[in-house]
Amino acid sequence: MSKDDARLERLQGMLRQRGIILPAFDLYGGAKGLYDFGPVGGRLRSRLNQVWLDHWLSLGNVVEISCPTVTPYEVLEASGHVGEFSDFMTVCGQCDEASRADTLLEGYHPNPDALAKAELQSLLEEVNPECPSCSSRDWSEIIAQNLMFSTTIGQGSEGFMRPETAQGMFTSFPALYRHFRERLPFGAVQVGKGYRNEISPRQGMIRLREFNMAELEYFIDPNEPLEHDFSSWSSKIFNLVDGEGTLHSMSLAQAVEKELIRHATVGYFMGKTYDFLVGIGIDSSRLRFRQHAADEMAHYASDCWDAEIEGSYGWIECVGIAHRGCYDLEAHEKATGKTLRARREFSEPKIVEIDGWTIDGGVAGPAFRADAGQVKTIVESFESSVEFPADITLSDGRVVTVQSEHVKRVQKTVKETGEWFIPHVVEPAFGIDRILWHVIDHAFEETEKAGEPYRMLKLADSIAPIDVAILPLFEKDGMDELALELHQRCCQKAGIVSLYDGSGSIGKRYARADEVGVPICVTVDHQSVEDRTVTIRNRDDGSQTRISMDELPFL
RNA sequence: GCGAGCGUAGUGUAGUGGUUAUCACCGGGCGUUGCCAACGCCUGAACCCGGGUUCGAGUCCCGGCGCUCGCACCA
Repeated sequence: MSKDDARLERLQGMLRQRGIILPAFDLYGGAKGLYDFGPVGGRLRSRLNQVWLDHWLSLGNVVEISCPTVTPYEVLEASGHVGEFSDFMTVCGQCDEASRADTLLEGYHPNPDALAKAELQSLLEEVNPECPSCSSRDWSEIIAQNLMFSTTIGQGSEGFMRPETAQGMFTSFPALYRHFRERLPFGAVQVGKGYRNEISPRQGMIRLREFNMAELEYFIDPNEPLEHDFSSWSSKIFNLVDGEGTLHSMSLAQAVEKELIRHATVGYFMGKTYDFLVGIGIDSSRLRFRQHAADEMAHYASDCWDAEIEGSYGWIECVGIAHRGCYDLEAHEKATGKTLRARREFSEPKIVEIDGWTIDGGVAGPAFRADAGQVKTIVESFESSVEFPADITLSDGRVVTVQSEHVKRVQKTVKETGEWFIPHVVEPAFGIDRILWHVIDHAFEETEKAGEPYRMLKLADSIAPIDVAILPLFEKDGMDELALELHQRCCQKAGIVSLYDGSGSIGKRYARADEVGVPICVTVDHQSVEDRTVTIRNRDDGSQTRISMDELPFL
């Protein structure tokens, strides 16, 4: 076992014992890929969510929404998840090793990932590749393994648990567009659960079947480059790994200018992401951004940068910042026939001369009956120079003759002041559990105290699950009453979580508080009973100061 | 899903067929102690689940569940 593995095990043991992160349904033997946030972890998670929300809402043109996790089949069919969000697996008949069919066929097709199941099956049979583990050539039929959790809605309609929160924001586009008075750019954020029925969840909190995600969908006009202020990062050098794996160390503004980052808004959100992660305690030296290679991109993305954080499991993708283009809104438009567009006014109105034909409904209607609609479409496509009577061919091959009394000349001037277009979307998507894991990993500090191992979580104040621990030096002589009174006062303060601990020696209580990352401990001692002063102990350096208990900074 | 290893109190562990399952930390109570895991006494807590072999199973066998690693996938 390596040194890091041993540290990881000690950390996980501590997290279980202190009620931060525990295996879910442990009582029943546990359930793979599912975790509980315990009495301390629950608060930690909600704090992190709140800091995340505040961070993005501060942009000023972003709103928070909340959509269902249960999602109708059609929505995820339109978004491409039903078709794309699956792996096609095949099993070796000799060694039982399961492989992805598209991976096996990589050398035989430019993009096997894009093939439909039947095409993939026939290509597999044609090529019959070697098994990577036993070199035989004996493959089972391909099985589609969809990564979404199926469910039934009501009596019989099919649905899924959402694999991402994003679709709810796309389907809410009309309400968002109205809310923002039909002016781009704007965004919507959502924090909530997502579900992926992973074949094999691994690495603790890193790959889960139910997980917390936080996503921003930022809608922009692709024709109007946005002005983004990169000045706050001007002196920061970012670690940027491009699609070929080459590391570039430069400022964000430079990277955008050199088009290493292809879109300024993506670059801007990378900066905002950096601020968020470092703000909650991620070690900036163990943070980098990596661009997806073309073949690595999700089915909806046209450019994507991941924020990767280094921790006990190596470099892990914790945030994906994707340029989704108009993919999603267009897909939902096509599926529903509804308009999911924004209006762009021209700087100068366009004058369009229309000179052509249309049908005279009163005459052509009775004459062509069911075909009248088709006749109209065809006639309206004619140049003004066409002469009637004219023979036209309908879609089923029949030929009808259009007489001059069936048609009318159309001549008008139309002024177009703008046009409708499908907005593009830039999406920063955060894996909250992965981030939380790395926050803990980076905050976990092992030292020694009097020869004994000593552990603490140096969590940022903004996410610490417990703000203050109130400790009576002894539970007697009035110290316990005074401490309880103070504890009650703290708890009544909105946003403050206080922990009362009167059990064990004072040193032991400090140690326990340090393990759950309480930034300050307030100790009520004999002098407190005399003059209502208390000592405040700082977690990170152990320093203590005495102060009147009525003047505590957070009250 | 397949292969390999593993599964004993809250945590970390000892126990390789023999009856009251080890040790430490831990949790609780009382006492003591004037502030960094102190001490004393008392006390709490476990063999993952189910089948099998055996006179007897924590220990051996089979199946399930879970954990770790590899293949694979991803926020």
